[in-house]
Amino acid sequence: METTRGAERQRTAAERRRRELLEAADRVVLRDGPQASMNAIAAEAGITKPILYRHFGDKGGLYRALAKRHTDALLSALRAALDAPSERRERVEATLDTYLAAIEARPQVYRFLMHPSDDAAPSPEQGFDVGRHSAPLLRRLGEELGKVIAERVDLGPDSQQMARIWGHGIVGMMHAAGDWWLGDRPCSREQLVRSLADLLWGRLAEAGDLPGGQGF
Amino acid sequence: METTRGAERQRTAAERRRRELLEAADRVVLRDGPQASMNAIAAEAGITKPILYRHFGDKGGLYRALAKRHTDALLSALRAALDAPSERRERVEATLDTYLAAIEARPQVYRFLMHPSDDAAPSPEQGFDVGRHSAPLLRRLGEELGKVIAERVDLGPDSQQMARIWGHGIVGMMHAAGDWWLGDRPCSREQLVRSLADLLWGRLAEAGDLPGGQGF
DNA sequence: TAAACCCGTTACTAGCGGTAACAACAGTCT
DNA sequence: AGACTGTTGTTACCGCTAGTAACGGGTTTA
Repeated sequence: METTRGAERQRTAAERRRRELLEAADRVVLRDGPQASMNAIAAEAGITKPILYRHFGDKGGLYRALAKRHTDALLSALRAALDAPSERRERVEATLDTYLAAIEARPQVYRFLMHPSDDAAPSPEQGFDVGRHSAPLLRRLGEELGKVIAERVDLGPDSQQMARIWGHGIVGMMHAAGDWWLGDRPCSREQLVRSLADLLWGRLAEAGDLPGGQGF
Repeated sequence: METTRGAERQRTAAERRRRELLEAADRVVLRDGPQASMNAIAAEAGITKPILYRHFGDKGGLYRALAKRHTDALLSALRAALDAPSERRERVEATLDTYLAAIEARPQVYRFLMHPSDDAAPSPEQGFDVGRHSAPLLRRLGEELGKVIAERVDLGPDSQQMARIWGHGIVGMMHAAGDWWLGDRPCSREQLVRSLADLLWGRLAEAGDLPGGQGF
């Protein structure tokens, strides 16, 4: 009659094992970047490859599991900033700053999340499968932000559609600017945040033309 | 004394060869996606691997050469839209539409440009080298747009810095929204263009809160 | 005690990017 | 003419990767 108790113990043991493996993978990715090999991860965990494959199926599975952890963590931090009880502009700036601080603190993790080095499927589907390849993190963030906007901002008719578009657009803006900024560090984080918020606040439309060109 | 004439003939022959190789590579990438192998490209061109390596150094070199062609083409199309003699808003919409039409017409090419499958260097530099990895196309577009904005829009002090930030931010917005749209096709291109332009025109700041939440 | 079930190993495959070594043909110099 | 040089192409290999088959030993179940 030990069957249920034994099974449960084994299940929790497997889960703990899985966490250990993920932590080892985390260390290796942090050290070697996204192109960390399965051999290296297995070695770091003190075991050999086939065990990794039994737990995660293939490299894509491991990477997906790893990405989910970080994505969830970042997402919850962003949600907190997004839900703060303050003015809209202040909240937008706080969210931008949270994101930028996160990628600034752990650039290797960020890089891994954005470029999962071509995930899983060798996909025999040879059709136009563009869309799945881009970093899942950006998609999730975009969808999430779209929902928040749709819930809280009055955009008139077609607001659902427009909110989603804006969600993905704003996330993309944040990501691209952050990626560029992280490379060159041409200014402080505060200035970057303020400039992006200014952009979202319509300063592009309000600004006047400079003399010399035909305007922009 | 035939040395100069002979050398020149050989040089032009090599250039023609290079173009042929690039066209073959183009066909393979269009068929197999960005993970096309050097073997496959060589086979398509009717030759074997070492020739490819003599011409392009390594896989990154070939991909860079390939990307440059498409990037230049897209960039000149965008510049044309950006330089049209019309209102600023109209020009922004035309630019967005040009980009979206391009990625819609040749999604495989677009996918290759955005995800060059980890370019060139096995980079022994193990430092935090985030920044070089992201698709060069986006960087180039961002810098280009930043220059255009700096030249033509009056942004007050610090306008250089802010223009660059905006350039990268707007390009990222365009890219992320386009990538998402290309996958799900949730609306027409016109609607997407209009929504993004609205976002840039400050509708987020102007819009009122919806009842129920604490606003956004 | 015997069956079932995991955890873990070694040893392998197929394919990748990249290279060394060599063959053959061109045009050039003496 | 004959030796020299450079380019074009080959075959055969290296070291690496992702992924798998097959087997051994330990623990739980019957």
